[in-house]
Amino acid sequence: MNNAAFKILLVDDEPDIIEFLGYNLKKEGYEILTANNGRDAIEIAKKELPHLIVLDVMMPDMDGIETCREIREQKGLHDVLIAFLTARSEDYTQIAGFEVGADDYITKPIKPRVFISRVKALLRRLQTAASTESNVEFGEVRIDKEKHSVFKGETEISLPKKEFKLFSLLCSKPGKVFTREFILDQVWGDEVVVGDRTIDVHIRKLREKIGENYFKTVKGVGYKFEF
Amino acid sequence: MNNAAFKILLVDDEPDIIEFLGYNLKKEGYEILTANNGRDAIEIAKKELPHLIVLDVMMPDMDGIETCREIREQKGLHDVLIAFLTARSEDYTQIAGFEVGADDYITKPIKPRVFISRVKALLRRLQTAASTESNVEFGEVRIDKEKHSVFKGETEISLPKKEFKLFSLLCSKPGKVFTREFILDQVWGDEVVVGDRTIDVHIRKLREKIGENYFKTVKGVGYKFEF
DNA sequence: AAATAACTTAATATTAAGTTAACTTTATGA
DNA sequence: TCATAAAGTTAACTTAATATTAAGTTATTT
Repeated sequence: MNNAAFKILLVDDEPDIIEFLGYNLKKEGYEILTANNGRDAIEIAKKELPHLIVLDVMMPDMDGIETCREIREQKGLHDVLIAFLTARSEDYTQIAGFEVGADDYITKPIKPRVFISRVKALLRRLQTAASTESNVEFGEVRIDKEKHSVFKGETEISLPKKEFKLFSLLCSKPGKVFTREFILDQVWGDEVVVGDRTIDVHIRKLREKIGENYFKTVKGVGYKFEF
Repeated sequence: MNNAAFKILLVDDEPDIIEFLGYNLKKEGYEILTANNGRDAIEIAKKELPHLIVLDVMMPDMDGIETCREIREQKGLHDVLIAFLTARSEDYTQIAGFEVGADDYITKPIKPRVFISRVKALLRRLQTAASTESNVEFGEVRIDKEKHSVFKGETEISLPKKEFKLFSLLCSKPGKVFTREFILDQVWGDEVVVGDRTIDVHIRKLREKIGENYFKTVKGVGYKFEF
């Protein structure tokens, strides 16, 4: 998927900002849609289903937070990526934007470089499927990506980085057997070389923390998560 | 707002389930409405505007997903909280339920404790979501934006700029882990380059002033505020 | 301009995460 | 069923990340 395949909707009441951002994004090959108020933004979003919406927080009539809330209510836009634009001087009061489901928060004044890289980072999420939704549940086990922890019933189990990665990987397809080779590649990366028993030890930790019978060993092949 | 102020609509074709859930929720003080099919559920929801609707996915005639979709189309019910009930054995392909705007997904068999705590967590959203404007409160901690200070019970704690910003950011979504990168970006901005330990020191100050256990470190990831 | 407070940094300590090593147990197929 | 390769286990070790403290800067206030 190259950039041309990505649609980005820019929403701001100041045409200058729109033009500035639009220019920079177009240069990168993105398809740009624009709106100068919340109402229009919602209409366009419904029709066009963009991949990312960049919303100015401060807008007359209907502000970014409210617009975001309404967008999130639309069918098909439940987990569209939304980034807020805000002036640095503005107080953080509005960061409450996270409550309505902001994916990122970009502060003005905007530097093209920084902006582009933030946009890229956001869109990268789409590539790695399902990484957007923060809550997945299997039986009484629930993963909360945002909290970086796992709930077993009502108890929260906070997992360290590697364990969380390993667990997420196994959960990404319950029942599927992941080979040791694949696990190493995904969780540790191909440049790092770790010993043979390292995976075992991490599996041990997960079994300890989450439960013995969730992780099944398939000898000679690998591990799988079952519930 | 105590529990009595919350209305919960339970929808399931099995009267046993309704009774079981209703009994447990009533014990907690919630006001309970019930329906045994999707059609009725929609009618009751329109009239009563409950705060939360618990919907069984598997129902004859009109299933939970469809019911949810129609509920979401009603005026005034755009952001009513909806939780699905599903049997564990059912394939989790239905996580598609999230697409129609489910807020949570609860699996049977249902354990009262777990169920209650999930309901509470959902309803807590209403509390926090509404308080965007001026003052936010978490447990015994209250942020007063105008005064630029934090109240812990009766005592006022006046925070300097950076500390206040950092605190506001973390509080903007309790439980969410904020990465160091993101914190730097939001609190310091992308032009200022400050050392890595600076964040630690500010966290230290907050822990000193507000309380050790409000701020949790997620090693290798970042920090989060919890209450 | 002092005085005070806010903020950053640097140096060191502490801690938890991650890895390895050494040994034990288990599954499987000849 | 026995040999053996694969996986399990535990504790010791190593390393990376964060905590802490104090000292050094830079702002603010009076």
